[in-house]
Amino acid sequence: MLPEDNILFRGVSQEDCQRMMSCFNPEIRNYKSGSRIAEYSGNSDRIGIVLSGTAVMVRYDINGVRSIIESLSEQAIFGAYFTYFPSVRSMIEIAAETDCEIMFVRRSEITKRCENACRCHSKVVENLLELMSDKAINLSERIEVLSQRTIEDKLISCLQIIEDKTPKGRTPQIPFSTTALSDYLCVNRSALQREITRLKRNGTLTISKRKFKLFRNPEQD
Amino acid sequence: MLPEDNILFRGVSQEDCQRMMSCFNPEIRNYKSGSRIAEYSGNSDRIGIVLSGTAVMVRYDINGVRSIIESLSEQAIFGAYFTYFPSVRSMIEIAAETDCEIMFVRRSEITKRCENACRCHSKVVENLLELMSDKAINLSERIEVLSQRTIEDKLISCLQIIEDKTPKGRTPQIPFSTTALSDYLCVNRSALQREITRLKRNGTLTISKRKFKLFRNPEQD
DNA sequence: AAAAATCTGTTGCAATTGCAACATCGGAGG
DNA sequence: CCTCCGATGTTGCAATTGCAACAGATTTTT
Repeated sequence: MLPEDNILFRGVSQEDCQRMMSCFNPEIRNYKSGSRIAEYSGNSDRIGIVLSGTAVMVRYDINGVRSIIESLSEQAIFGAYFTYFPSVRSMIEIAAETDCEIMFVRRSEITKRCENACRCHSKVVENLLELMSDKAINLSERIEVLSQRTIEDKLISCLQIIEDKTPKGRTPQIPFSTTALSDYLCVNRSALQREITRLKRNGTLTISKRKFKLFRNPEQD
Repeated sequence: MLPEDNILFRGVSQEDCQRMMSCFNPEIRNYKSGSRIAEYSGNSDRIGIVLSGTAVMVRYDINGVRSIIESLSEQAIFGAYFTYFPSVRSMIEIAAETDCEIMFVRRSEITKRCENACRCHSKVVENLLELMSDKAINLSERIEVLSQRTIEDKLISCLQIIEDKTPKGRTPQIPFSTTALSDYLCVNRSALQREITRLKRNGTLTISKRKFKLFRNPEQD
């Protein structure tokens, strides 16, 4: 993918973009599948953007236990303002899942003003703010879901959020496998399965493959 | 509090700040305790900053059920990039808990460049990004805590995060009452109480008032 | 100082959940 | 076509949790 097509430069014309590129002086590097792209213990100075391939943001806690924080596909952003755990307790690593092409930009290049391209430079700042805002919304939604006390409520809350985001006329669809969904909801897989079965049986929910429909005012079990 | 002392303008000199103020043209308004400061159903164009007093960010879901998302004390920021639920399902309201003084700035004023004060303008953008990043970190930490499966694990994970943030030499302290903590952890209060008592009994934890200490490698119960 | 309201701490019981074990299904690859 | 492997679906049982009710303790109001 061309660097200019990135979400960070959305809304900036091709010419403006290339002018800005010479100003930002971004570094573009390739990584082999399985290799380490970056490693953070504190804050980072650079923003990384996945131009092609897939990477993962992984966390190692103080005991060395590894957990995946986020999957980074094309267009994803990491580093700088996107490193969620600045803690001494853990270390963040970005690792290439497939061969990857990554663009790095220094955060100061984005916030500082330059003589040229002033208008579109503002656009990039707005895009960055928008991206961070989106992240915060996603995190909030996850909290909303996790703050429900029962599996049933977690599931319904999660499905409602998906429903609300689905454009009118389309069928809502779960973006995970059931196993991955239990991971997202932080509950035991078979317990989740049990609840899904129960909700289907009492008519609150229909699911086929990953498409689903929720029915309000369900008959109580 | 003076508008210039706000976290958004941290690191900007008094003079630069006042120059910028005339550029931003912020609106400063006073609100009586209990009154409504703002209301969002979608995105907002303005950033609000609490100069004095306390406000709350409240959410009304589709059934009109009210829940507090965040308490906003002096220096807190809301609106624009800080409205976490853009959903149709719910409405966000900012309400004054005490008499409040609020400053509003248009988001475009911050991202757009002006002829004067260019350097410090960049500083404001950096501050804004930093603030959003901090929010994201807080949200992530909460997710970290909520993703634990048992009350014991939620509690310990929460206390560890507090410990890590406590400067060396100081005693870690829970910033809530036990009741509020159970709210933060999204668990039943008395069940939380039961776990605290258990952990104290088996030597994993000591608490007096809100100060606490965690002991690693606890003897199993 | 008394009264009211709120927070803390405890406990029995019922409901929910995690866990483990197992059966079934469906796709990937030999 | 067969085998392997991971995802799905089911169930019994033990552990955890929510709930309700109650008794101090502490704070705030009158």
